[in-house]
Amino acid sequence: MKKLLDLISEEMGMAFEKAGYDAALGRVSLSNRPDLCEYQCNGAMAGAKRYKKAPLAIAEETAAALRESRVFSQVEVAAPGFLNLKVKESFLREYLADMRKSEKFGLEMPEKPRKYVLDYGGANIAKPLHVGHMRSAVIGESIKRILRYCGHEVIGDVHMGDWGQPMGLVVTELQERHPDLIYFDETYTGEYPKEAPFTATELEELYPTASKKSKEDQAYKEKAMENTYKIQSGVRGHRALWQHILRVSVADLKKNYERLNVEFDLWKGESDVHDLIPAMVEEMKRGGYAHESEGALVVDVKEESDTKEMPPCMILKSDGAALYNTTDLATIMDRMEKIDPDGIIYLTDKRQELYFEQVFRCARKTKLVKPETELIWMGFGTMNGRDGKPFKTRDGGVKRLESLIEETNAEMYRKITENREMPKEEAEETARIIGLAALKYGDLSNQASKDYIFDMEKFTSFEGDTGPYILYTIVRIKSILGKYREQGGSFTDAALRPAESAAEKDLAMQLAAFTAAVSGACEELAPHKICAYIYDLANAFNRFYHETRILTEEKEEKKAGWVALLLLTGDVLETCIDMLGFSAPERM
RNA sequence: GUGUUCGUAGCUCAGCUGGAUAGAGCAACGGCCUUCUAAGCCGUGGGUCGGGGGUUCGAAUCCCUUCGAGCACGCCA
Repeated sequence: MKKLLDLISEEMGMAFEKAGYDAALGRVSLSNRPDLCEYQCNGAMAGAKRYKKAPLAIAEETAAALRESRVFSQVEVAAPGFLNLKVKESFLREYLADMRKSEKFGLEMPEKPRKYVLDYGGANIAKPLHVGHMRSAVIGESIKRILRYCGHEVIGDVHMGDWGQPMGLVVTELQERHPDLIYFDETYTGEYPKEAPFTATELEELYPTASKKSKEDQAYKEKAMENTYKIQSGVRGHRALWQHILRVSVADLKKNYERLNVEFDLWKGESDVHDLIPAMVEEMKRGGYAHESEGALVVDVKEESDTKEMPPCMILKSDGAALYNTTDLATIMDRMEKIDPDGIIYLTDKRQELYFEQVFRCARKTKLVKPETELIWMGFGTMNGRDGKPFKTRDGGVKRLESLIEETNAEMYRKITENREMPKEEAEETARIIGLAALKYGDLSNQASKDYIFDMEKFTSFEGDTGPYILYTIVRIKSILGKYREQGGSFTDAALRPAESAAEKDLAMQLAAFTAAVSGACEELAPHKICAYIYDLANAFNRFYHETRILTEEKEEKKAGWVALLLLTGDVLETCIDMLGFSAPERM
């Protein structure tokens, strides 16, 4: 099913053609002046120069060609050449009726669905999740869902940091505390215990302690490097300990991501490609791509057209060890081999832009990917506190994600019980649902690439452009539909009726804009466009709701028509919040 | 230094490939509940779109310049 704007533009284009001009001039957009019209076309002005003719004249001729239009109820010409349009009720109603009975509200599926690997998450198994991980998880999850809804295949990979120095640090601190652990006895040849010698809570505390010590104590740091080496080179006891860290941590991560309603298809990490590195490096050397520079092995990725400095992509450090670049490149190689995606999308902090530019160029140059494989990097901004500086706890530490979620839920619970009577258990469950919406909508409604200010008070508010406001709108709809059912009303294919008020028509127009909003968000990987869309839709609904008494309407046909409109609105809203990664409660 | 992102109302942010009088929300003020959830709706005030040039019939949007802020720039991830 075509987008509403495309249909209208086609009609307009035909009129331009009929009047002797290029049909491309018929592009129609939403009106900037809702007081004058619903849609507008600026093509006459755009064409004025090409046809050496007054824009007003072109507009007049085009308008004349639309006298008998089945689409427009109004075509007015305004100086210096605007075409001000209103669409016919019948046209809009038919469009909505088609939308209602079509799969995915008439969203067109791609002829060639693409397969993407989406690399988001980026948790480090030695450290607890902090607020910085939230953006990656929340934005990534939404992008995954948007792409899938639009017909593409997406494989989400958490891509954990599980192979670097932090592992060595944790093991070192463990050794410091329990030097007698069997894992450190290199003469031991038996089985290691199944149980980890630490809990998730202990694990969380080990790394910060170790990290601090290593900065102050050189001997400790060397010990950690040695332990890192032992893990990576496969010393039995160390590897067994690492396995424990991985298991305990992944279980904990899964729990936390679950609370965010974030789900990964793959739980891969840096360690998964470790064994692929030597061969890859060899291949890069043999292909003549990699050479030695200042003791390190690098691949030049500078190009003629560069206006900026482009340092080479480092493959091996001067001590021969692998680094972040190396594992990322090996991961690309691995993904191409096992999954062969059309594109790989990375979601990271925006500070890594240059780094990914280097890695992508290197991957292309060394032919790790096919020429047509897309490598997409998306950088997201920092989440700041109300003072505009990176989000910190009161004592200056890094804020844990878990506590952020808990605080949000607690605040939500307070607000719910303040305004409504609700059993404790239901209130808690509802607080979790709305809290998540508050958190996610607060994040996603900002452009991902920009820094944004986390403001608990604002996000958990039920007023304005917030998650709770959207949910409230949905709950209102559900409530009416529930009552309608109680009254004995049925939902069977009642026909939509022509809009009777401006608010109703506006709601219909907003609904019709669904496919454009979703495909726009998909093309630009921009969840905030979905947010903007549902905010407009929710507003349009609430205006309509306010002036229309639905359940008390005496004409059954009319009532059923409105119920059909409500059903559609509710479905669209719920579909959209699902793409954003949250859901609505039954009541609130 | 090189590069890059950004600067829109008191605050937080939209503004689609240039279009009419630059939009929301919050905060402030004023209305609307015996009727489907008032956690809502309606209205008022608030702006030289950082400054200056240019391109264009037309610029918040494109180009140049300038001021200011953030970020990145080979052995961290």
